[in-house]
Amino acid sequence: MKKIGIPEIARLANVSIGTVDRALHGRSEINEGTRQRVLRIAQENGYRPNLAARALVVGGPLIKVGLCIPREVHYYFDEVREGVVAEARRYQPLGVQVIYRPFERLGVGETEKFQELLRTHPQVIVVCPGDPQRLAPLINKAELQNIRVICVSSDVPGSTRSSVVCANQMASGHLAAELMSKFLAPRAAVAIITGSSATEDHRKKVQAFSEKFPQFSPCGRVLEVVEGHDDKDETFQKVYALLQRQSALAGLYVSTANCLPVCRAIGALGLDGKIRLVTTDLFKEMIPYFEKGTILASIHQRPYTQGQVSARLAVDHIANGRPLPSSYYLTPHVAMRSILQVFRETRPIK
Amino acid sequence: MKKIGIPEIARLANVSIGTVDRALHGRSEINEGTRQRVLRIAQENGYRPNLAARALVVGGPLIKVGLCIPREVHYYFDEVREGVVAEARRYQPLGVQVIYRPFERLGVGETEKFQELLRTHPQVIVVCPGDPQRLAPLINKAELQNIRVICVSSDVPGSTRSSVVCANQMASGHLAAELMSKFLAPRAAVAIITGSSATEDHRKKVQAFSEKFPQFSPCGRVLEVVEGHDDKDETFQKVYALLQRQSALAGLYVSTANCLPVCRAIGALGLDGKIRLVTTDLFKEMIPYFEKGTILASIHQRPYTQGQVSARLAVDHIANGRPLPSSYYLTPHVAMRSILQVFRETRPIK
DNA sequence: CTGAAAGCGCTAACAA
DNA sequence: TTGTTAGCGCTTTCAG
Repeated sequence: MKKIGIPEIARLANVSIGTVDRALHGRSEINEGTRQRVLRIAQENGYRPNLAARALVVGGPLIKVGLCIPREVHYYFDEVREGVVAEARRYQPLGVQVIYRPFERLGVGETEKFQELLRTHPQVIVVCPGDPQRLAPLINKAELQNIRVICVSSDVPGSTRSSVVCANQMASGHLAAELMSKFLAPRAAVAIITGSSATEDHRKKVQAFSEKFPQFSPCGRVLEVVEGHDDKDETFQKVYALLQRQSALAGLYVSTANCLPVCRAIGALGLDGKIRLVTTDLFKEMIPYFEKGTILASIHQRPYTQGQVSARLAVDHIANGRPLPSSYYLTPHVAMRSILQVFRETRPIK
Repeated sequence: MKKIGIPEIARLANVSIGTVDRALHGRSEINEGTRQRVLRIAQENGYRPNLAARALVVGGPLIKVGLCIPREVHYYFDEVREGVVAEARRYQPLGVQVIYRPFERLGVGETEKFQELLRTHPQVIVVCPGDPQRLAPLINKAELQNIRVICVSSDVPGSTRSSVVCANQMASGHLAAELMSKFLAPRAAVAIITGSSATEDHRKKVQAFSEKFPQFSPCGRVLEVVEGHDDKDETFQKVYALLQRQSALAGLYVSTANCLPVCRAIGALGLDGKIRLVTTDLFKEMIPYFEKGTILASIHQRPYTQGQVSARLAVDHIANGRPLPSSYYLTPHVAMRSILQVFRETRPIK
């Protein structure tokens, strides 16, 4: 199929290019019959707008991408933001612009910022949802207004969001389980430290780990699942108690990024290197624990890449008409002591 | 700094836009003094060409990327090619076109194809070098003609190539060593199976592994390094003999993708699951060996991503003026049985 | 050697 | 409701 432009469509439909433009853009000042005819002809000839020409005439931002992510926890969401922004910058010649409306913390201020964003009429909104309940109706509203919503890192199950980009939680849990089983002797007992089983993300990883560990480790058992609610002190206390209570414990899997209190509890009891510890994600403060041998491996969920992929999907959809996949799962990385320096998170300047 | 265009430069330099165009493009029909003046003004005002406008007027391909990779071994290079092509396709609106000149096999026909490519005058050539010696002068010639050369998967050390995109071989070797050490009891003995120590890529991984394994595994030793020269039969024979000779052997690291003969040798001696096997890369034929427990883990060098990154770098450089990094190393992935299905290589349709 | 002008495909403003 | 036209920044052609 030959590439076809507005002038050609105009000729085929026996109308002016102005009319074609109106039909194509769904503007109101046009006869419905004409519109149908023009649209049909465009369709039949596989019309794709010439973005170069459009960008040229519009001059300003052609594609606006709204970005609504929390500031806290920095080590994670800074990465996501960086990924989105860096990727979007690459499309500047195509007229892509990011409108950034950060909110304080997961669940705090996100609905307000999301609504602000809505008013700027972007074509896409990329959001890290913290409070799915309250966000769902807003997302639905956006989609109705023909604004595509891409969720990053976490999903909003009840909503009509176009897409979700996140780590493959199942794979993360499975991989953690398989690694752990190889690190331990058979019939070993382990425990899981998680945030809250109310969180979809955490629950999935716990479930995946619990399911696979006994399969991989002959007679291996998951003794307990401890919920630290991502609170420093609570986690420390509970893990400390756990380690005293369960003397047979050989390994711990931390399914949330909040692993520092766990490391400290292990250290306080002098168990560094004795308890096999597999964690989640990666940030600077973890490095000493890798070096001491407290953490054996960490399943890295690649927040930067998540951001990058979100931006790619957004631009690809708007600019090239690619359909948005309803979900995009990233392969988890394994971070270990010997390769820490290859991860962006461990580098001094970002 | 405001964005500035050719008309504005023309005004500032008191010449016509035609003259500015001539100056900017280094065409010959222009007074050297005028050229300098125009160039200076453009420089001072941070002129960046408007690609949308350029793409519009040129119509045809604006950016031509030459692609010169072997057909064999399919499972690897098909991935690389797919990555380049898929990524380049995303820039069609910018007028990016891939000129594909495959050659038979590493070292066979690559110089011819490279020269063919040279004659099409692309802005960038992406090449998987197989015969660095003979390719080096051609690469240098290309760079002199202002054609940027990006090497993928393997480098050409003596050349002036602009960039190399490959797996982080050091990290691959280190990671393999660390994983292996955790899979084994202390004081274990292992061996390395490689292709040829003449190949830069193989040598680096062998070196990295050999260096780190004793550090991670108390009293661990690398008993032998076996070169299979990526030949099926030779590898099988040598590994078979090795396993019979070294009864103390607890683990094997295969630093080349050619792991199937190793698996077969292990199977022939009934050692599946007894010998801890860490391999390199991933393709369909490996799946049964994961399932049987012959292969414990594989360090995946992500050929698809390598291709993708190459194309990105190329387009970013030409379109956005980003400097090409002299090297770009990818973080190796760890493939294990429980997460095989997340890798593209294991999926039925590509 | 340099300038003037046409036109790429599209949008938007104005005219009919 | 529809048609006409200017012009976005650039390349290219033709005339000086």
